[in-house]
Order: sequence, then structure tokens, then C-alpha cells
Amino acid sequence: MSRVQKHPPPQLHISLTIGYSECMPAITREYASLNLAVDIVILTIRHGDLHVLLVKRGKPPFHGQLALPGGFVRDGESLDAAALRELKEETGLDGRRLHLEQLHAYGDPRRDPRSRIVSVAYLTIAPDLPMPVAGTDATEAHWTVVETVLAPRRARLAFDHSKILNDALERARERLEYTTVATRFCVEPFTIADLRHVYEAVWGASLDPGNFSRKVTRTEGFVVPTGALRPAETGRPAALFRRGTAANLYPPMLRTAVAGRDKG
Amino acid sequence: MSRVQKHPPPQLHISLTIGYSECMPAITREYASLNLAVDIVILTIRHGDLHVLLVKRGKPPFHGQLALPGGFVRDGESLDAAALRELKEETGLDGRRLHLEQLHAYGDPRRDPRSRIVSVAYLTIAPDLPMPVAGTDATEAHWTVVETVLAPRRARLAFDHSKILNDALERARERLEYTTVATRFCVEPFTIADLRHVYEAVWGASLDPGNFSRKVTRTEGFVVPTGALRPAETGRPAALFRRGTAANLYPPMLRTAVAGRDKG
DNA sequence: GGAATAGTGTCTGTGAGACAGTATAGG
DNA sequence: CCTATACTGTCTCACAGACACTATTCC
Repeated sequence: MSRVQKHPPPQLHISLTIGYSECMPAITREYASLNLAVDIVILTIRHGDLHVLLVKRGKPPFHGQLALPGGFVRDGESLDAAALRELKEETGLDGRRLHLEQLHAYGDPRRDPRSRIVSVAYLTIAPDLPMPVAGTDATEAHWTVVETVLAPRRARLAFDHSKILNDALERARERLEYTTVATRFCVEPFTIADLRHVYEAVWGASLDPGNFSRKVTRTEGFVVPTGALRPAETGRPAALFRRGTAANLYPPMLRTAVAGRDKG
Repeated sequence: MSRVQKHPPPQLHISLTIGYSECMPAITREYASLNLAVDIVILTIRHGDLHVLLVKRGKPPFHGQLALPGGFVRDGESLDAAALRELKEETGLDGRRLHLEQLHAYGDPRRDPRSRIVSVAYLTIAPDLPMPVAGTDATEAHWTVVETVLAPRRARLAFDHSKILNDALERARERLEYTTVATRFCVEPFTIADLRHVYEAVWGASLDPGNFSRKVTRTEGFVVPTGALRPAETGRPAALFRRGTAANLYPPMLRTAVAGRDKG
């Protein structure tokens, strides 16, 4: 069958829902009437470390715990539009100019203790910009070092957000292998070293500067030279680049061979 | 904010919903109360061609048109569980023994003309087995050659299922590059030529038999020899293999270099 | 033997990685 | 001079692709 309704029409299960408190979901309905949310994993690089934007919850459940920013999908609003709106509300940034991709839908019926809420997670890659991070509501938003959040002794995130964050990280690491999105972490113009620091922060590994430089500059459409130089604090000035037009890397920059090496 | 309800609690928008017919969704609610469906792209290879399982819709909308199998997520049922259940209902197969992965969530508010239905699509890879394909309801299910479905002159699938199918195909092609899922198309034991036909059908390109054989047998954990041979209709008998334990291919088998070549 | 498929040998080109060497800045 | 960073040269190894060649079967 394909979306063919065999049993009660929508109105019926609604009437069954009435009378249940939000803490005690009905279990006799066949079709779930539920709320749909988007949660956004916003990654950026600050001071050489990968950061994620987290908010401190102001009410139960998980009161006072850290969580991913997000909110409900509104009526008549597409999933992508909801993600763009939440991104705007949380960071003030225009998501159309950032990398924003759907990550995964999370639908465990008990992932939210209040009621059934299915969440579609998005991954956003942002450059290190002076973001307002003006929580439109009273919640505080903070950039947090990803490594700290995922440390075993650290308190876990609210809901299943630790899993979402882990999935987002794995996706980001993979994207850096096969696409040019790493440039989306950089403020233009950027140096090859800036771009290398992105790979090192996301992969948690150190890369050979010489080989990396050759690889990046020789891959068509990855970066385009501006001709200008950036005077370094120390050492030879570095050439400046902008993002190229290519979306995918061929051949890819596989991290498998790099895995295991430590960063630093 | 993170799933914090600023406005009406769940009960309230439910009362607003009552009185609306399913064909006229409310537009004044801030949060969407909606139905959640799963649609499944079940791929298999029959007679050397990539097939997808499609059903003919028995009622409007899109009456009589082809669509992906799917159905509503039930109350208390996870997304994965719903996909497994639908798969079982449509094919009689146990999805736990097949490759089943979430593909993407489709949430355009107008993707279903009746009411707002968000669908989470799944990709399944199945070997060419004698499947009952017993539609538990009256819908007919048919294996259809993918190439035929996507041909420009062909009638498009119902809803946004053409897009879902295209996304699933792209995902499957990519999976064959980086993972060992191609073996999931094969009935064990299988020959290297069987596996090569999988790649050729999914990629729509022909591969060099010698190089492919070497690549597959030398990649650790891709396939394991059974020691037995399969007598061929003509030619030298081929060695038989089973699936190995590796999930990922390193180095991957990139199709980019192959792209453009025609399947012969 | 001929035809067909299975599988190996071998050559070439490309690219990754290691690492030496050169370039250009400040101190 | 030194140091630090940027970048290039070069060597080696691994692998993809092309394709010749051998192996094994049925006719």
C-alpha cells in the first residue's frame, strides 16, 4: 500500500487523542498524530577547534542541560524552510549562504518524554563570524568545543542529541573527503593553511602541509587564487584564495589512510 | 529554543483541527499536526536489470498511477520499525536480513494533495528471490525496470516519488563505491561475475571483468571463497563466494572514472 | 579445434605520502 | 645569522585501467 488509508480517517484519531494528557500518549491509535521538529547541528571552527552551537534548556524536560537548537515545523512550512528559519533565529545568519543539508530523521517514539516528536536533523557549516547568537527566546546559546561535549565524563546532551551530534560529525568528516564544503568553514579570502586547519579540526588529525597544499591547488575548482598575499605573524606570507565552483572532489581526499594519527 | 513549546500545548491545536475536512487543512495553527509515512525504495536485480518494486494505486489521488510502497507510521512505532513492517507486508521479506537504510525525509507541505504528510524514505537492497509480493491490501505490486520508470516519456510516479526514486538511485550508486552492499543484491553463493553484473546494472556501465575480479578478491573482507565452483552454461566454471565481513571498501571503487561508458 | 567465460600477468599513468630542499618573511 | 611558515621537487609505493595471455569448460 502506498499511503492508502485503510482504517480511521484523520478526524477519528484526533478525537481519541483528546482527553489524554501530553505526558500519557495514547497507545490505541494506529496512526501517530505527532509533532515534527527540526534540530540543527551548527558547526564552526574557532581558534582552531571545532565548535557546535548549543543552547541551555530553560524548562523541563532536561532542564538546565545542553541541547541542540531547534524548534517545531510550522504549518505549511517545508522541512528545509523550518531549518532555515531556526538557523536565522538562533544565529541571525542567512542559511541560504551557508552549507545546510538534511542529516537524518530521528523517530524513536520515546526520544522525547513528553510526547511523540519526530525530529529531522540538519547539518550546517558556518565560518567563524561574529554571530549575534541572539536567542529570540530566553535560552542562552553558546559555542562549545565539540571534543568537550563528547568527552565520556561530560554530561550528555538532552534527548538523543548526543547521537545526533555524533552522526553530524561523521557526516561532516565524510563530506570533507568527497566535497569542497571545507571552504564553507573559511572566511574569504583564506589561505591554504586556513583550509588545512579545517580538515585537521574536523578529522582530529594532522596533515602534511606541503602535500595538502599541492592537492588543494591542483584539484580543479576547489580554490581559486586571488593573487594577494596575507602577511603572516611569522614566516613567509601565504597566498590568498576564494572558493572555487566545484562541489565535489575528484579524486577524493580520503582520511582512512590518515586515521589514527594524532592532531597537534 | 529547542523543542520548547512557547505557544499552545498539543491539546489546543487538536481542537482547532476538528471541523476541518482532510481536504482542507487548517492554516492558522503555528505548529503542524501531521501524519508521518514511510516510503520504501526496494531495489533488486532481475535478469541483469535493476528493478524497483512499485504498486498501482487503487484510489485517488493519483488513482491508477504507480507509486512506491509505503504506509503510515503507527503510534509507538519507530521509523525503522515502520519501514521493516511495510517491507514485510509488501514483500514478505525480513528486512533485518536485508540492507535497509534511511534515505531522506520529504516534507514539502504540498507533496500530498490531501493533507500534510511528511514521508521518511528508505532504501532497501534485496537479492532476486521468489518474493510473494503479497499485497495485504488490494493493491498490485510489480517489479519494474528502473530505466523504464525514469524514461522521460514515461508517466511519472505518484506524489514526489520520482524524486525519491532518483535520490535512492544516486544513494545506491554511491553505496556501491564505498561499501560492500553490492553483495546484498546477490544470492549466496555467488560468482564474481554475478557481483560485477550488480555494479553494471546499478551504474549503467560496463566494467573490465579481469580488473574487477582482481579488485574484489584482493579487497579484504569483501568476499570469501567457498572453494566450490559453479558450472557455467558456457566457458570455464566460476569460483563461488559468500559475503565477507567488511562493511566498507578501502580503497573505494570509484565510478567517476567509469562514468559515461555505456553498458553493453 | 573453436567459442565462450574465468582468471592472471604485465605495463603504464596517476596520485598519495614521506621528506628534502628552497622561498620569504620577522627578529 | 636564526626561526617559522609557505611552497616545490623528488622518490617510492599502491592502485586503476588497458589489454595480452592462460585456464577450463562445452560444442
